[in-house]
Amino acid sequence: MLPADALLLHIGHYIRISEPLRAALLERVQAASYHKGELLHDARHVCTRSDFIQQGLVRLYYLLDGEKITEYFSAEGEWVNSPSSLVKQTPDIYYLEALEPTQTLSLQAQDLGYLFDIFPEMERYARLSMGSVFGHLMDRVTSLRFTSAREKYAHFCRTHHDILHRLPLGMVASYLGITQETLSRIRAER
Amino acid sequence: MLPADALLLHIGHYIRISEPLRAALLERVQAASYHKGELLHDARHVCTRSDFIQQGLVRLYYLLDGEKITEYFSAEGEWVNSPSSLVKQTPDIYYLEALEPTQTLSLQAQDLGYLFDIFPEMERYARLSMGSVFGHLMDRVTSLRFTSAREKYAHFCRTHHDILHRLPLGMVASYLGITQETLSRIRAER
DNA sequence: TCAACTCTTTGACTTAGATCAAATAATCAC
DNA sequence: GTGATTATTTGATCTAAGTCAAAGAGTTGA
Repeated sequence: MLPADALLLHIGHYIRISEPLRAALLERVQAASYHKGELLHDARHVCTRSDFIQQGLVRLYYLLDGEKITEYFSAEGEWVNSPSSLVKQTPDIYYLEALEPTQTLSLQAQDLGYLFDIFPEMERYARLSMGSVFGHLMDRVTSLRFTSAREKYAHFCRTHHDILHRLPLGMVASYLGITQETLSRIRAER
Repeated sequence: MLPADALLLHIGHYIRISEPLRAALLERVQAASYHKGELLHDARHVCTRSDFIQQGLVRLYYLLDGEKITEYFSAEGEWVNSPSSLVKQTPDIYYLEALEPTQTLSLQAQDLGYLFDIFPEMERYARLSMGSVFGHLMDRVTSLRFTSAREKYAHFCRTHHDILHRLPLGMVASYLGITQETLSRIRAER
């Protein structure tokens, strides 16, 4: 059996996992691992699966004038995928990159579809867990407007305390929408 | 019967509406109307329903140092509610204000819960329609970072072409995270 | 219809943070 | 380990947009 405890815990946080659902999940989930710098997903392809991070760190980024702009970070116990590409099954602009050696459990889009069809509670899980990410995204919009670079960084430290020391400064800067130089100066203030 | 065509169309865009679901929806939906400036939801209370806008224009805002900061606008054919308050059933910081005389069809939280329990396809509808809003929110985050005030306004014009002329400039400015004066100068350029 | 708001524009000045450039420091591949 | 990348810091400007202030326009209600 796969060591899928963290995944079951995540799902179990939102819904009760029946035995058939548990079995169906464990049967379909696939383990994979990526070395540092490897892409879990490439903008030139359709996103065909969702990856649950068992161990490691991943970022979503896109290219703007050749620059890699970080859209978000995900670590242990979180799902990563390229949302619009996965839902619409068309390519979009995002890349998923492992920032550390990363182990994942993944579900293919077709398996996800099967689980949604057979287990309505999986629909609920998806709705509720997406709602939670949605809330964070709203907070982020709030923090991007009307706040100084200093406040943006302070907010990031509060919300990403656990992974802060694992991230290169330049990626944090692009996530916050400020330059590397400015972030370096802000950090030096302490 | 209530003139719920737009609502059924919205739902029907994501799922097939069975006759029992259709009946259950029409039975539970309640019409309401609000005059300009009236609050559909007040931060001091728990958000107990979701409102589908039949006609009119609504904004979500919160207070920051006494200033009303606009978080988003919604018009005909869209749902409005205070997401985190509705889901968690605890108060949060947001107000919903009618910017025009507004007619809505609303569903109480308990009725929503009932529909989710009895009709799994409603879970799917909620998941998929939230996914679509989620995508727009991601685009907005992108547009808030690394773009000049000019570009933010241009992006807003593209994405909110239909309601642009119905919105006071100050509210658009706070939505974009720029000052009223700056937005006024940008508009004057044309 | 007129007074009292509220909303929008315009002007002068200030500043946070961007840009450009170069020097360190850290990491990686061989 | 050592040279080559890559990441971070520091410094000197520059500029977009904020702040403060006041004048015009538009609305609204008695």
